[in-house]
Amino acid sequence: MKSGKPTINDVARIAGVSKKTVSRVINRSPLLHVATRAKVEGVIAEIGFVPNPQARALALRRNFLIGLIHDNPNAQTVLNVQQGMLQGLRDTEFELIVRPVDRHSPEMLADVRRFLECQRPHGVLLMPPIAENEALPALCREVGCRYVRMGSAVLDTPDRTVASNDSHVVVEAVAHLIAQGHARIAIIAGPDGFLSAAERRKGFDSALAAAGIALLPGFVAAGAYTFESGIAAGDQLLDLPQPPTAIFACNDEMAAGALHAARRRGLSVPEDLSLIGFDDTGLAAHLWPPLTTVRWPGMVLARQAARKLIADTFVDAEADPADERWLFESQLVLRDSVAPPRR
Amino acid sequence: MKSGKPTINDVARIAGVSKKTVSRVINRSPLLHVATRAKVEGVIAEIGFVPNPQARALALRRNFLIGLIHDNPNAQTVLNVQQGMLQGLRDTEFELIVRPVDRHSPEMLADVRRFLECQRPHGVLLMPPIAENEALPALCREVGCRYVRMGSAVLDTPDRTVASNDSHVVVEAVAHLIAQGHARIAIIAGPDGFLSAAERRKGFDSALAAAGIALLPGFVAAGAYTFESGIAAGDQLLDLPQPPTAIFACNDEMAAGALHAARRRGLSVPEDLSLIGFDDTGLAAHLWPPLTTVRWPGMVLARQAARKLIADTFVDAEADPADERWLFESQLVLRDSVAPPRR
DNA sequence: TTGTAGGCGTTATCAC
DNA sequence: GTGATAACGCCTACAA
Repeated sequence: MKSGKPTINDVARIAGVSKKTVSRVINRSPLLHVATRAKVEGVIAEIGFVPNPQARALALRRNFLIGLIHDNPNAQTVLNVQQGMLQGLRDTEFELIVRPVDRHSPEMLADVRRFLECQRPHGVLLMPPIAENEALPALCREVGCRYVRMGSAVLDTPDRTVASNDSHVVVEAVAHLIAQGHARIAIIAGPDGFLSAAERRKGFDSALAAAGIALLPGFVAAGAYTFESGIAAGDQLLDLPQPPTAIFACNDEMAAGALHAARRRGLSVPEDLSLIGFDDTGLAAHLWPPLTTVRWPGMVLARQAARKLIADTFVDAEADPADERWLFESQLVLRDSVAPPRR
Repeated sequence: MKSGKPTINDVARIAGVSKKTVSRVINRSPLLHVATRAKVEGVIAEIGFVPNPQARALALRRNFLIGLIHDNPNAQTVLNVQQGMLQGLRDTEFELIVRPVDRHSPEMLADVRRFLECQRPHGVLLMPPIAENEALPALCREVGCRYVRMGSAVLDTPDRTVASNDSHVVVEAVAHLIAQGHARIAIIAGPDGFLSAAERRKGFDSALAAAGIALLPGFVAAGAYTFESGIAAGDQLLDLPQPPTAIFACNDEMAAGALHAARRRGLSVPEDLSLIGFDDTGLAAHLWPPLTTVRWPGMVLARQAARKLIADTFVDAEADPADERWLFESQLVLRDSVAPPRR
């Protein structure tokens, strides 16, 4: 063997066949003598030949990179999504390549463009919140990169969408508060311009409306999906002359902030204040009291997104109906931060 | 322009020069007529030519992938490291490719081997805890992939190491407890076989020894770096007939668990129990009370590791002494979970 | 069923 | 300084 790693030529030479035959073995071409295949496979195993993915990519005029583009502030969420994508990519030849971006940077679009143009990934998953913006999908279409958007509601065509149904599950969450006897229910909203925020708000409003409960003045506090904004919102809500007996926070971080604010006032949760969050990243279970929240199915969404992104590469696979799914329900997780209001 | 993306041939044809000249422009060869360069650059900009990285990789017989291999259970830690690596890779042609592994899976080594052999990344960063195992580094050497190990102490040769000095900063943390008047100090240890756990334990023991304070029987509780194990360890410690007045937990998750355990007993922190954690991932600041902890410089370590992994690619750069560094200190972050013991 | 010739987009060699 | 020509490792088309 020459220096460096063995190539297809080495295999061909040693096996006494042509490169093409080796190529056929690698690519599982059906029209091959079993004997030939066995012989070549023997040589491959013997000399430890591994096809060079760069050369493959060049010859095939496509590569095997799946990108994850995100600007999600929550680490656990991002990691769950990464893991979901890796599940979807498992046992394929695709690799995951991660690209965090800064929504607020003026160079963000240029950065992503460079990434897409230089790497030409086979496809990318756009995570919320940046998936909700039209700029990135437009960019993907412009440079001819397939994509899937992940969101809290349908954002695009079904083949380019994986979504949870946030408004629906929030109705359920708020109904749970109402069932416990709460009527003074406030919301810590997500930031303007976030679809997830809008959807969760929509669910909140629907639930109140369905129960004939009024949204009291001052009972909507603006939040930014951060812990700190949750504290501020909690302060604002609890400083009301007639504060709420229950708060729905549009994510767990803000719920944790509100919990913080309540504690600083000597209020106990859930006795003095019931609290529900959203996401069920690790944080929720680790708070005291453990937070009742909504489990967002990020991992499942990501797995499905990865499948969609590579779906067209299984040429002979009849379209798997499982790959058509794009809507996945979140789930209310009951823990200890909700109780009937004190009278 | 033909269909598809413009190639170096298109540029050469339009600019009326040879491919090689275009290549020289791309690679900033110094021996080029300014006029030629300007002309070619004009054409490149005009038709939007972007070099194909696969073809480059093939011709150069190397690629531009830097891997992150990890089995770290903490999302924020992993994300910090990712971000640090991306900082180190910024404005280079390298891409980050992430590879979580399962330490307990029997196929783990085979998985990683396949990854290394198929993708042939230019280098990989091994994160703790898996970096502490010798199996992975050995595998890297076997397949000829350069690597850097990240750890809580020196694990390898300096060019293959970035490390924090955990035992050192833990001495400082425990000294802080002692300075507050604590003498009944317990530790929630990390799992056996983790270097970080051993180092932190070492620091703990040194600090007590230096102050002439005895480690009381039962004051070492085993932990597994998880929230749940922190609860169990906290329970065990607080159930002692003479419980500790202060606990050092070897990471924040376990400190959160201990906090949980304390709360369930109606103990308040820091009045009844002082608590120090380790890591300073988001969790610490979001607990109530905000947790005094040690900030582990994962992002800095990762940035440096990335620089080391690509250091040899700057052929003409005289070895940057900044790239030689491999030890970075952690830092004690004072918050509200420590107070003098109640008498 | 297998082999030959040629191309994918880039860089290295070595003349001019 | 610049340009033919030949790699790099693999695949497709077309023959045989």
